[in-house]
Amino acid sequence: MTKKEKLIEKLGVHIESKDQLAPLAARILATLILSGKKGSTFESLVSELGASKSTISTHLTTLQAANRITYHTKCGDRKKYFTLVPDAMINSMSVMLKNWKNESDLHLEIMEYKKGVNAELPEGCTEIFDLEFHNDYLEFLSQATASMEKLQKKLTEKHKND
Amino acid sequence: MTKKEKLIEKLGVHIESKDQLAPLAARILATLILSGKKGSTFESLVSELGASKSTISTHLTTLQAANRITYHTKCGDRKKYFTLVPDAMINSMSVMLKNWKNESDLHLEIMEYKKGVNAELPEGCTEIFDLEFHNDYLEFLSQATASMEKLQKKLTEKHKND
DNA sequence: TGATTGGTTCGGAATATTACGAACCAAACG
DNA sequence: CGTTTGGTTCGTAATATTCCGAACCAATCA
Repeated sequence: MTKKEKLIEKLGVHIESKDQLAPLAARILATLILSGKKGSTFESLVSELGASKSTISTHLTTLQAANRITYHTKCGDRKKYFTLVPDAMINSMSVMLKNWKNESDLHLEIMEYKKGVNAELPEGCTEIFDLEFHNDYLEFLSQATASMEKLQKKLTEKHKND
Repeated sequence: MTKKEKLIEKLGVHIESKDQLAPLAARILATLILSGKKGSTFESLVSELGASKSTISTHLTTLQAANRITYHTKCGDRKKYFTLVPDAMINSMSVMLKNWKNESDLHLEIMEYKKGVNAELPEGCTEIFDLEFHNDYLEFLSQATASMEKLQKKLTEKHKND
């Protein structure tokens, strides 16, 4: 196993669980990350990943449909050169942000629910729910979100000037 | 569908994808979140979630094995009252931190690899890789990590005084 | 025009996941 | 002791995931 292959494997495992993708789809993304702007051809993916043409083909189409990869061509060359979409990182940050937003909303809803239950408890009865940590966690989420939005903005600016 | 059932469903979906759990395992956690310190019994989980005894039983054991839930008993009562482990949130933050650490390491490794490839390129050739954004992202990860560690510490302190 | 290149499509096969029911068991109850 | 309560175990059905091979197709080459 070459250095590159090992790194693809590690990256693949990570992407697979982070993005909930099929093993081979994740390996394709990992490969494209490591092949940069020049991209990888269909053929090279087949041989590098040791998978069948059909498998690579279907994963390539679904990854394109999911707006994670694209391709360019060279004149006098019928091959497609696949690369990550240029705003891959920015997109992935968007989904992180969406998840955090969702999580915040859930915490708020849970707090509402818990407050309602606590309120209906008979006097003197110990409360069933501890609400404080929700506020702490919401505070964290808002910090993390701010930090991520800042970075996203920075990258977007940079990206416009390409 | 009651308010509670709807919330369990929403929470369940979220937990399922966030923690990569089986649907019913996630619903169990969601239910326990909403039942607080008093907990839920085996029986109530079976009826509330509309699942079979066997399914609930196996998921309860795996969730205990994964250190996500525990139970307490009341004297003169053979039933087990299941609850989230008291440090559930702190634990989940630990796994987030571990993931971010892993991600940082991967970015560093990728940068090393890319630098190596760029260096071997013939003079005057445009570089294949853009390295700058890795640094930006690493910066973000370190901020997010700091923020999370701070919160974790805060909750740990609070938790010791219970 | 026939063969080669660069892929796509379709019908499974292999495997993994998820939940179920029936049978079982141990403790307590009467 | 027999029965009820509170659960566990095991075999398996239903379904989903993941990948493969064979057949196919369209563009280019010789």
